[in-house]
Amino acid sequence: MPAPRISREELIDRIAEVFKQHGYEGASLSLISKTTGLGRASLYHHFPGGKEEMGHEVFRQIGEHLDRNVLSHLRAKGLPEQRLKNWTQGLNRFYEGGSKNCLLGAMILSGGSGRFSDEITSTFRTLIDLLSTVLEAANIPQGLAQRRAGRAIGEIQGALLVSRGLKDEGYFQQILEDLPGELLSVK
Amino acid sequence: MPAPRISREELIDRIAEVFKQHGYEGASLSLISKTTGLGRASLYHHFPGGKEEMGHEVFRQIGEHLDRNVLSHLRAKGLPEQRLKNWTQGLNRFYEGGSKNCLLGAMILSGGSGRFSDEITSTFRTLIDLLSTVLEAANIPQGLAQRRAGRAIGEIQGALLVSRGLKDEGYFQQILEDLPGELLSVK
DNA sequence: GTCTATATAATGATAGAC
DNA sequence: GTCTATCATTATATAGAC
Repeated sequence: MPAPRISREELIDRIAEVFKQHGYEGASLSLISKTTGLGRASLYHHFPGGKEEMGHEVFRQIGEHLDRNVLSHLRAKGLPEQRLKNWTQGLNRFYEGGSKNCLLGAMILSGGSGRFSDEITSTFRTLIDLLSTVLEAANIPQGLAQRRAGRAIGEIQGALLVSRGLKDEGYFQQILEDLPGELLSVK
Repeated sequence: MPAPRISREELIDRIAEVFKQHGYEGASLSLISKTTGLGRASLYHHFPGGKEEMGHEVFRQIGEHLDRNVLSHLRAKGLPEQRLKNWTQGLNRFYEGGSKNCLLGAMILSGGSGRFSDEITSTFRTLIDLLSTVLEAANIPQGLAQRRAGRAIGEIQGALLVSRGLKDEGYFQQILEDLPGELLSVK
């Protein structure tokens, strides 16, 4: 009886890569099988619900990863400016300098939008609300803070997309660098 | 001998809708067949190269549409501020208030990224360069104009994506409204 | 220019052996 | 927990009649 080749966490991480790169429809079981080294049947052993269950598990694990390694910086104690800088550095690592797609975008624009509607909406809401809280801690009025936060989340998504379109990761890096200053601007 | 049910332009427009909504992989011939009212074989009569040729034709026609109805405002005579306002209004119509996906994003995040790499890259470059030219006409130094233009294109893409994720088209509208002022800001 | 019918490959998913 | 073998379905693509 062979032991599992890789941990469940590593397994889900590899499946996540396939979804991020090919979208939901483009992530075929053959591709997932090749990427994980597991046969189709083994995949169904781990995820009886098939591809859709894989998708939900990916959202869950990526969500935890995001929370622990990126959003934690927003929740930390300290000056808002420092928290924002740590956050953008976390984002840069999370997206590997802009070389990795965002799961949210990939799912929204590839047919997974309906299936994972709840995960997508609540993730965006969490991101915006959390970021807004930091801005409010820097004495930015709530309404403005919410608008700026929402805009920043969009900028990040757009930057990932355009840097991919232009094949220029520097584009993404530049946006990240400028973000903290603009979010706290007094203008 | 039956006459063509719809014009070639209308045909490509309908195929475009399928690509925008479902991405390249998700745009099955069955779906395209249903949307256009043409059988599979008829589709291959019009596009012998199959799905990939459809994709290229969609890029071409959407590109012409964008050029004629949106980018024309940037090329027009007049004050930069007015040109930018007309441009954002054109964008709002082009994306139908944020209810329509952008072909670029859909293709980038759904596996079509490799196949249509040239169209995608050159479209982004054109958008940024043209917008930058308008900013330079408003006496914004070239370097800053390029950066702001690039950022704005990303914001638009991100806004389309996030407004979809949040199911809130108002998000997209808000970004569009704010764009001209921010692009011309003296800060 | 459209259709029906079909070829062939790939899809998501299962059953059952080990 | 993994595998081989197989299922029904859907995919892209063609041939040929009208």
